[in-house]
Amino acid sequence: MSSLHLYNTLTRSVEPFVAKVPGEARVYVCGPTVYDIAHAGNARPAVVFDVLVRHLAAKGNRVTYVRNLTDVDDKIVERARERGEEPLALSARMAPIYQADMRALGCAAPTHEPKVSETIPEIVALVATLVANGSAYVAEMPSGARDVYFSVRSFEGYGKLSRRQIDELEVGARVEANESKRDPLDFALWKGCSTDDAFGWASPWGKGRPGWHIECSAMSAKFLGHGFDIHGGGMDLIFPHHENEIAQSEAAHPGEGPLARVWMHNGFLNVDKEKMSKSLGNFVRPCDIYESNDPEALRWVYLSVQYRGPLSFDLEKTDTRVVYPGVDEAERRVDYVYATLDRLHAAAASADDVEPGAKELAAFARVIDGARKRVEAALDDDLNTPVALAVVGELAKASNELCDTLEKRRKDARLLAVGGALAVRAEVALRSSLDVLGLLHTTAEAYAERTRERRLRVRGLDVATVSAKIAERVAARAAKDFARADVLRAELDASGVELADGKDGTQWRVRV
RNA sequence: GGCGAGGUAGCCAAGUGGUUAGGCAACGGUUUGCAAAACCGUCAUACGCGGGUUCGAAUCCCGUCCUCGCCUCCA
Repeated sequence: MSSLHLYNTLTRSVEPFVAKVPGEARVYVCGPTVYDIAHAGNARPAVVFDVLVRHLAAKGNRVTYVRNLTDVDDKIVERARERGEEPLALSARMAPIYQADMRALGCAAPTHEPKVSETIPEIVALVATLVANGSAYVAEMPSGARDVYFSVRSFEGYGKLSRRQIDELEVGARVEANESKRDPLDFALWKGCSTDDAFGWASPWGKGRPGWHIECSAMSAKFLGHGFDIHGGGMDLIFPHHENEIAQSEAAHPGEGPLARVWMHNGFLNVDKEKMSKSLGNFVRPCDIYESNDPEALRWVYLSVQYRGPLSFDLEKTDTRVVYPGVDEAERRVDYVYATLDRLHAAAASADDVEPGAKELAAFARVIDGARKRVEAALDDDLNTPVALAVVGELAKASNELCDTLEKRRKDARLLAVGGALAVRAEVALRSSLDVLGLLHTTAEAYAERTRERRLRVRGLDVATVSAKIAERVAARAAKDFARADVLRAELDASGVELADGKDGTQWRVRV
């Protein structure tokens, strides 16, 4: 068994993963701020770290996976005010949408999914600890409200994650004017409310709410303790969010070592080489993509690139709708793998207890029996999912070739028995490889049904019309009227329906 | 300005010193009444540019051009 190596932002190098407690892995990932529906960029870390967690578990680790939901935040307050809604009502509405979008993408629910609003006592206690040991101070605002700030210069290791020098930060800092801060670099742990009816919670410093970074320090400590194994999130969180998390948590636990041993950061989605973002307006949401494509195809797209690099996400606007060529391509691959799984399952039926010895199948056996280990090795190499997908592709190809061979030589009972046994192994290897990637979670039938339904809708077709034309063509073929049959085929093809004439009649499917 | 990522065949994308990445598109073939699917083959001795180290470099070193990100809310 190979061993897992991960790129650690803290050391800027790939290093062997060594869990604090052998056999256990504690992972914390920064979840979304639920002020709006997630866009496709927000979903990347969910997929990336879902694969990490699956891989850790497949390697025999007991994994505790925490991904928070930030439901208290300036953006939420602002958006809620715009809509005349209570902040917590807004976030309570958005959180389930996020969860459903991620579930559709094949992301398993985290072990714990804490909310800021349910962690207030822990946050207040953490802030109080930092005030008590001199890492933070209370500042009176002109309005009479009291804020609490973290004193950045009091923390010796500040900048170690993002490799920033405090003094250089200060020069280039675009810092909001705030006279109550002792140093422009200091950041808020607690924001006091200026009026009593404002949104907030009671605290030793009056009514208020947590600053942006403190929540994650409190929530990770609550469920994982100080000094857990892996902390993940998007690259834009390195500074200031994760830098500040480190400062707060390590200042609150002096002498207890680093907050997390490994820091992992995923790259962004790019549209036309620019970062996908709300402010640029160049974003699409998973729920938009699900109109055109299967969620599993979108997941395939995320996995087709190594997680640290940028992922270029293409979209093209047609007259009537937006299409996603990359997702379309991925969906054809998903189709292919589901179809392969189906064929293998059929071929496996002829498996029999025979001693192996079919020389002509030896090459297939090599590919099939080596595949799962190659997937593991790829994931061990800092989650090299593109290579893992390549292995899946090679396994599927060998599987199809095996099935072709068995169909061609269906009279050879011994070969069928040996080949069937091989098909059983191929099916297991393929399933297991896809499982660790979180792909192909449903049955081929269910997938075919839901994609057919969606593709018909997208193309404005209905089953009755298609079926009628197919029936007409079947009759024409039976009457050897191939000219008429070909006209009907061409018509269907033009509308996006592909036909496959087989021994068991004519099958059809709608193109992506 | 500081820190960081990247430029690999028509397109997407692995690979960090020597032996096939993989996929898509295109074209040719096996199969088929014709097709589709599947499979085989071609495109593919490609690695931004210029030097250097080496028996050997996409991979290491120096220089250089370009793209993008973070430094302000951001996955």
